[in-house]
Amino acid sequence: MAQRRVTLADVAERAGLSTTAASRVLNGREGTRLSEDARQRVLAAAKELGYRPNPAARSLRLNKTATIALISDTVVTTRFAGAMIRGALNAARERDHVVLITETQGDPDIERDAIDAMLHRQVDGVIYAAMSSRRITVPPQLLTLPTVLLNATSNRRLPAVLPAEEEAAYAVTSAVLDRGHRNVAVLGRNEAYERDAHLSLAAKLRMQGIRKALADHGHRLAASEYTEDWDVPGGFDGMTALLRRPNRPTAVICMNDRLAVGAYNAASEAGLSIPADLSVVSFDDDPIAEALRPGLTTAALPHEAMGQLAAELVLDANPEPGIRWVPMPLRERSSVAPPAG
Amino acid sequence: MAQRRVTLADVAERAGLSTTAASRVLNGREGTRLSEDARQRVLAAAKELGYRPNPAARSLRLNKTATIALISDTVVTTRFAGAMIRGALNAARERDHVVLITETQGDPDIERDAIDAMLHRQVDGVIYAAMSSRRITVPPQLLTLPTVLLNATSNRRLPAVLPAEEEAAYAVTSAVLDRGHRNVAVLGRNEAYERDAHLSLAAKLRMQGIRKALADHGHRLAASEYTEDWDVPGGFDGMTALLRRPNRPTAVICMNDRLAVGAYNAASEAGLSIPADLSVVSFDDDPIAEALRPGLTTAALPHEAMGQLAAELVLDANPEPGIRWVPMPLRERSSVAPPAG
DNA sequence: CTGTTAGCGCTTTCAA
DNA sequence: TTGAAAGCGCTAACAG
Repeated sequence: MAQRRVTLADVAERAGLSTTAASRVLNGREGTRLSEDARQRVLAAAKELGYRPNPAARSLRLNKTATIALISDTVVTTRFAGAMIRGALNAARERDHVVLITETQGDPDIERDAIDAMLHRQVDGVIYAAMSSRRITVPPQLLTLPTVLLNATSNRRLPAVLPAEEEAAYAVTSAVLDRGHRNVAVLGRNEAYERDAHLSLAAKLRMQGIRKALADHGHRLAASEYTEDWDVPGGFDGMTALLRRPNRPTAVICMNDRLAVGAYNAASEAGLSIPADLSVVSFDDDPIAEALRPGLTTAALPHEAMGQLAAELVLDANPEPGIRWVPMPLRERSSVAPPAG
Repeated sequence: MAQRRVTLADVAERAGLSTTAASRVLNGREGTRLSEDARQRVLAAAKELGYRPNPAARSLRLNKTATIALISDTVVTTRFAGAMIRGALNAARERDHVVLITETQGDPDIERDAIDAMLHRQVDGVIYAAMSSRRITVPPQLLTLPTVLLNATSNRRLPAVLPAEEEAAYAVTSAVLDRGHRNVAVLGRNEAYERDAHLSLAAKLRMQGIRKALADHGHRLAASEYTEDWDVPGGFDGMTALLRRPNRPTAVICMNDRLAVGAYNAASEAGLSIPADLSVVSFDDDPIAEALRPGLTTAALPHEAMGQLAAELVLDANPEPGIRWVPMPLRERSSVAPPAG
């Protein structure tokens, strides 16, 4: 077992040629023409022997590794992350590359080490990903090799892949407006997020899309409720407050699905039924959205497509800098109905 | 920019020594003793220059790459997967290794290619992971290098890391028995799973733990309900059936959290309140368990610890074959109360 | 205590 | 149309 690896020399010998010739054939070098006969012999020999070039030797020679790095703050750990990784993996495999994954956990020391390690390993490019979409500062070392931002933007002229939040917000809002709702509230307002792109890109873009849809339909926001965090308790408290207001909304746009879960709970506790008494729409398509009863209509974060695109961009010759907005499909389930009465 | 990498030769020159000497110092070779002075000079030079060995050159020479591969069917994509990856990443980083991730998507062709690619890259070891814990057939090529099974067992004598399902089932069951419940049902029985380890390890082990706890407490299972899949609709239908039985249970053990979500829905629809009218316990600690109201008491799949242990085992000199059972912590929330009356 | 030399497997200049 | 030889950066026999 563990038989000796077959090397280029083996292939050459079997083909009755030099390693030079074998190398040229196998790499499809155009400059120098070998006889068709020689070509075939090399190809045959390589096939019979099951030859595969030694990547270490290759990269020592070429300074290339057929490897890309996926560096993220803590992406890997999110429920959404899997899809991003899968997308990147698929794109990489299609181009015969493999993917090295690192997590920096937001720690600058770990990050520096991680990036250094990747650079020393001579990865051919890096995908620098953020868990939640936001504006980041790109470590300068990354500027020396092909880098693509995933779920993030920066001050640098780099390609970046982001979910088309504004467009999605427009669609989500329209879904509710088109059913005849006029008294529409937003749950999860947070000025800090909306103002600071370093905290969140989604908050601002989603609000813009919502406002634009309302304006285009000739309406305005009936109410909006602050929430410190976009989580279940926040949603519960916020929705409870919203329901206590005079003239309570007939539809609520939640800034994400976890808020929506809280909103569901609050509605249920208030004896309101969804969607009969209250329509709910949201963002993310968290796995939870499907498990809710009734199923939650929400705009899905297109993580797999994003991961895929990011990997493709990294492996592109030289991609244009700038943002790629990846569409967020609207998953229509059962949480929207026309307003009562 | 992109200034020339600093090589061992640079360090040696600066230290006024040969590369051999520098190499020996840097690798802490014991056999040959260098003068303390020389040692210090090399160390200093390396530091000043910011020297890091070229991994490609190193692995060409040593057939080692300081890399481990994480090969999984579709682990990467699961909600749980992130934690496994994170655990493995941390353990690897601590030992100055990096990790290559691949997903086979259950496709044998992709799997063969992926494994081949990893072997050719001379990874130092592989973690072979399954999404849901089950018995698998290990591709023979993997037997030529250190391999650890993660969330899986096999017919081979390999180290394997699994959640301590039986122990957890015992704890989960006891949690309900200790509160005084006597009329306890199981939701999610599935003979096919329980019998066939290639489909699921959890089904059988969980049932064993449940039975043992009941026996030890001098009770027996009041009812058990079949479910084709362990998902939300299955849980809903199963629980609905359970509630229609004469002498309905006061507590239900769900085989996983998604079933429990369905059970919650069914209980709510039947006008039953949890935990006053019905106690619910479960397995997995899916993120959803925390979002439910009331919070679901459940035994957590210890994915991060498992990933970490797997990586440690791979990097161990030669780990004993056999199963490592990783404890599943019981997350006690609010879904359990003494039976009514 | 330290250095010379060979060689890991590959690609590429240069020469034939 | 083909091959010899050098060299990527490193480590390890073998000498001294």
